[in-house]
Amino acid sequence: MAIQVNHSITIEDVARAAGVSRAAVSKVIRDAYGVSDEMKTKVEAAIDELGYRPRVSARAMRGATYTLGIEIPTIKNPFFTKIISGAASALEGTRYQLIIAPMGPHHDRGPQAIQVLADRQVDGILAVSTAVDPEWLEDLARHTPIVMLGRHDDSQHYDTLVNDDVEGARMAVRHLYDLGHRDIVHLTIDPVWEKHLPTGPHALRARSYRQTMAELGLADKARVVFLKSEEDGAREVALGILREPVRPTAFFAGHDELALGVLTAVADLGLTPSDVSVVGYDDTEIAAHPLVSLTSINQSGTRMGEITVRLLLERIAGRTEPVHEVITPKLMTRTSTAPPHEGRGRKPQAPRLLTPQPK
Amino acid sequence: MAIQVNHSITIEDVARAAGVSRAAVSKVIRDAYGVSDEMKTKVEAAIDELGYRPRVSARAMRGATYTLGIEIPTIKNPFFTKIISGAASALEGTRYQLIIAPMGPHHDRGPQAIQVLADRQVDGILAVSTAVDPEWLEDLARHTPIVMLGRHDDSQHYDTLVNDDVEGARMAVRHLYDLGHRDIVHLTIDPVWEKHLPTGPHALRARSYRQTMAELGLADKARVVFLKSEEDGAREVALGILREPVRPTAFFAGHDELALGVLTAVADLGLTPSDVSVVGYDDTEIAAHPLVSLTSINQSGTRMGEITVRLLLERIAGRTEPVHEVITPKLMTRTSTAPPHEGRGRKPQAPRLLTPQPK
DNA sequence: TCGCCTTCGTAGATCGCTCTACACACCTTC
DNA sequence: GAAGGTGTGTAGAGCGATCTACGAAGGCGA
Repeated sequence: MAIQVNHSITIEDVARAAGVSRAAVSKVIRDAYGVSDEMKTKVEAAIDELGYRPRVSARAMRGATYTLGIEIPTIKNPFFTKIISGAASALEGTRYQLIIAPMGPHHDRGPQAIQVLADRQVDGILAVSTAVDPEWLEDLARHTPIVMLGRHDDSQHYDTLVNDDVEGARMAVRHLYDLGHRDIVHLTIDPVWEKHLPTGPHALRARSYRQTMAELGLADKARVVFLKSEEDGAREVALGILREPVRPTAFFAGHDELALGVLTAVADLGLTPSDVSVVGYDDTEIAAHPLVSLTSINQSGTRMGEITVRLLLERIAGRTEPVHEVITPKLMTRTSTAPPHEGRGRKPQAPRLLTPQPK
Repeated sequence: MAIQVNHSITIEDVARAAGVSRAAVSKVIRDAYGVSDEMKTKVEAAIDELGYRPRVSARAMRGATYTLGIEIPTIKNPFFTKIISGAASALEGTRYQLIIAPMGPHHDRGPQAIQVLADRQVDGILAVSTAVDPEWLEDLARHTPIVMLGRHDDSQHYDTLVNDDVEGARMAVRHLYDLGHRDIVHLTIDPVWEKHLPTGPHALRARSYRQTMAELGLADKARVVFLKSEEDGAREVALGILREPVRPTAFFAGHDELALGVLTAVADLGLTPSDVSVVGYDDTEIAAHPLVSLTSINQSGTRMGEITVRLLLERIAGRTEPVHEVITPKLMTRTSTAPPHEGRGRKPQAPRLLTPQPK
């Protein structure tokens, strides 16, 4: 047990203390071939006594960093932190460590966060960003194992893991339809976030929403509303829509954070789920809270994190053929959705001005 | 504009392409003294053309990593992610990057996460962990700039930044008292989390709670309930307490996540804020949501992140005397607190068995 | 006893960068 | 014109690990 923890202790010091060569110490800490039990004991004792820790940077010069990097679009969305938790627990017991590169306030800055990880020569990258140039990514993937989450393109060089966004969106719309809703608005993020990538999760959900509406004979009622930016709240946008003369009876939100904003607007106006039902996506922790009780589509971030780590470790172990996994989402029915009133879409008592609505 | 992004491009390649020495290139990228405009242009062109990125690991061998590391007890608590956001935006425009070391599932594993950062030779560490051996910390701080958040001990080697937990807890209790509550329970985390450190934030809040209760002449009513572990839900514990023959009329929870658990229990039993009021701590995003509307103590995680980064950059720039900053918390009154009913603490209609309660 | 194989340990090059020390050219200034 | 700046660039050591190549010692069969 580290009696002294001085951070300028090097492998050299350990070697001297144990009376062996640097190479011998290196062998012991790497668990490499050609070490007698006697030497192993001796060296390990010296390591403990000196409180020696190998420098990751020095290791990186020749060998591995034993580090996996994870990149997420924003740390504020609890769904992403679930992925991190899943990944972290999957690494438990391995010699690998996780580091997270947060995107700064300017999420649009392209590959910045992944670059940070690449610069640190992590042994593998787990990324959720869809806003990354595919070519750049392919190139990076040639040198570093990468698993992209939520990217529905089948790369040759990196693995992907997605939930079935098409199916998830269908579930959401059908659920509302089955309850009796017909005027269902889809609220989603600014496409800039996904760099207008047609295979991004939100783009797919929006497309599936439209298609499902059409299948249900509601093509003319389909309406997709985009947020202009993350900060521009879902609440305000929803308020605008809810104040229109004929308001929709249901919202399908692109993710739970948006759904929470809609719920706020609904609460602001004193409306109930029978007036306006709301479905989210991701099934984050807070959705299950009785005070919120948001119907949502679960895509198990935790499991995604675990699977991703497994894929990365396989790659590091030598796999070269790409793997593309899909997991099936699940509808979690809660009290934010309910059958609509008979007189749905009723006009407000007094005529009022149209509030400006985002396009 | 990186035409080609091959990740085995080194400074040597750039030097060759630009027709200068490695040292010259190094000077340009470090913005060091002794570079003519002409050479700077030439080298920068070569860097762009080759898509060169300096390896952080190689840099770390001699110079700096331009990386700050942040360690948090758990990524699931949104208060901590606020700190991260604050820190990230404070680093905007500097050459420093942030990496996060998440604690694995076993949070009790002592200094593990900070160690991960130290192993990577970050230039500065921002840590929230109270569960770290002070000696070990002092020793690490001798070599690396460190700012500890929420640690009320005045170290010689590292800086600290805390909110005034004593004042915050007092505000919470007084607020409930002013509304008319007398039976106020304090629900807090397992002290193991803070390694029973008497200067940890939760220990201080608990002590301040007791003291404030005493000041208000309620010493005999003071009751502190500890959670056994994080997973062992606040909801169950609160349910147990609320089912006692004479139930308290108010809870002061150690942090918002606990408060949410209590609110769940309150909702489970169909009680209102007039039956049981709840105050949290941290004022996380969700507390402000109208459906939750949790009265809480705000300690501005964002600002804490910003201040911490400033302190670290000062240290890196050469400051050696320790700084210990305190920020003042603020009460955010919402609808989870209300004056109690007249017949407060009334017995349930039928006598029932005491449910087991955690100690 | 010799030669060969196996096991254990070491020497030393190497990774990509930083940074000190120094060389060189050109300008002043006396 | 010599001495002393000043401004620009290069050479080369060094950071702390890893890892290949090789040497030494011991075991074993012929």
